[in-house]
Amino acid sequence: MNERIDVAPSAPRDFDSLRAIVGRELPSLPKRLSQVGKYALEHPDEIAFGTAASIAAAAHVQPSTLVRFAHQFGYEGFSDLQLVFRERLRDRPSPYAERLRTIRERRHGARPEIEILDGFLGAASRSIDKLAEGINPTRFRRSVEILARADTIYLIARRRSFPLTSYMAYGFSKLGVRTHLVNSPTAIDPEIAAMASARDAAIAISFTTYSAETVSLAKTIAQAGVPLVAITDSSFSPLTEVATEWLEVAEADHAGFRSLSASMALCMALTVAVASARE
Amino acid sequence: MNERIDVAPSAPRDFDSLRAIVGRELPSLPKRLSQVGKYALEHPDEIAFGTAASIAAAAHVQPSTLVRFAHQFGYEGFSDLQLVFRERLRDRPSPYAERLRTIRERRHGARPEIEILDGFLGAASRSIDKLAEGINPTRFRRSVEILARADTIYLIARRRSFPLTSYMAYGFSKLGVRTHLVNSPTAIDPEIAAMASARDAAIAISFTTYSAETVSLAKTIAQAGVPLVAITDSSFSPLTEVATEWLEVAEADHAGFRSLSASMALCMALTVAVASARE
DNA sequence: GTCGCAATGGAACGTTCGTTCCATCATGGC
DNA sequence: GCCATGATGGAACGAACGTTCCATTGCGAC
Repeated sequence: MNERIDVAPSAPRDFDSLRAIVGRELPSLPKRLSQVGKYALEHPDEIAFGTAASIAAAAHVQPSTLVRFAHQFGYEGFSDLQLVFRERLRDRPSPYAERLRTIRERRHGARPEIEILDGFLGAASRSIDKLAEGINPTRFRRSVEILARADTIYLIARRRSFPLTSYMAYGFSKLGVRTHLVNSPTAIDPEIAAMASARDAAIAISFTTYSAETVSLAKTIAQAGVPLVAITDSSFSPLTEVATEWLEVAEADHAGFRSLSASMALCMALTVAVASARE
Repeated sequence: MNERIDVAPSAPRDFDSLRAIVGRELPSLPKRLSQVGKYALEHPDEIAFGTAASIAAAAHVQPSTLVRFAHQFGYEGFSDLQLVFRERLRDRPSPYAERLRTIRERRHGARPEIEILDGFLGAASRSIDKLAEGINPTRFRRSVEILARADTIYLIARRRSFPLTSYMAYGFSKLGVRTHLVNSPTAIDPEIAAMASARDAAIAISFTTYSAETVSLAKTIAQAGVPLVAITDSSFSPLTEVATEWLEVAEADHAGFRSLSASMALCMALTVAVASARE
């Protein structure tokens, strides 16, 4: 029997555990083994599909080093380690296009209507992807800090962005945070905005094409010294000029129409983060 | 040179094309080859990871049949065909948990705030997954038909669901569809609802815990013979009893809070589908 | 400087792989 | 009923695989 197996009898059987362990031990590993570990973490797909020879060449080591690496972490051999990298790809949920095709094929009453739903679900998925990749954590943290200090949070949005502030108003009210939804049916919004002070804060949301009213209210409120967090879809937005801090979220479109799926997730996250920062 | 290569010089290099061709030719294929084709379409992951011997055993054929199958579609051999199945897994976007971890590791200023955003993005992603899998296309089609016939569409929602109807009202107005957002600040909603006739239609949206007002308005309007499409989160919802047709969308939650990402995509799809069905 | 040990490279091993080839079987035309 | 043709099963092949083993190198302790 091999002594290694006594020392490390149970190698991680799922990719997450393996990555954690490899990442932790990487600095203390011998040169070639850490070279393999680094390559494995950076190119997991290659490990899954390649052969020992091809991977060894790509990582500039000998095939035997791969086996040693596997032994190091308790596996029976390289092939055993490779199984973990393959399982990782197996568990992965299939992309929307594929999943939706399956649904469409399963049910024979497929119609153009469902194509539209497909399109919006795909767009929502892509938007959330993009947000996850593109969000600036520092900006998000600062936005939370600004809003957490506020006495009252003024919510400014029109037209397409209004559902976002109305949901935030609902969420904040549930969480005991005082807000003011600046969307009066009596056209006294500038007067309401004028009530905000430096001890308050405001959230302004607007996407291309930017609502003139939102921009104007945001400017007024910012000039009065009220900290302003803007949520918009590009750094060229007129809101970024006047905002204390701003967050970018770009929704993918389907057939020219944009949903609000990613923005909704961002707004809800902001709402909950602010409320939890206040406690 | 092999004649097959002259006959079918270019085998499909991406999985989608391959699936389309195999699906089309499946019925005209010899018994064992169609057996392989069927297995390949149903277990693409096995083809990607397995060996010719293991796949052959699983599909109850000889390994040589796999090679014949590959030749049939213009591939140089089974290994060549297998590459297409592997590429399919390679292109697949990584799941959110993994992607977000990468982001978190990349930026060292990771804070609890970003964890909350992670959570909501993950929940949004899961919700959209679930909606894509769980949606009933027939119900969706019928809902579109009902609303497409309507003169005016009455939109009923309170509290958490209100952002959805407010967005639909915006979308419908852009698309030239007459709507009435039943959300009056003057508490005359029952009177407004009473104006709806059988030539109109209504959309009622409510999730657990169901808003009493929404349920009551939905009942009134349904009893007046107005076709009613409900959007809710379970078949036990009080709305399903009175609705002409209903759609289910269950949002995943993060820390007890639900975002509206999937519902937003569904509502926008419904809006655009109705408008396009009217033309 | 040299001893000892871990790390490494690379040849050699047996195994398993994908593929080919040929004998056998099934099937439809005449 | 027989023949021709395509489909199928299965043995055999060489190539490529993962693994082992051993000689060599690198490096720190004394």
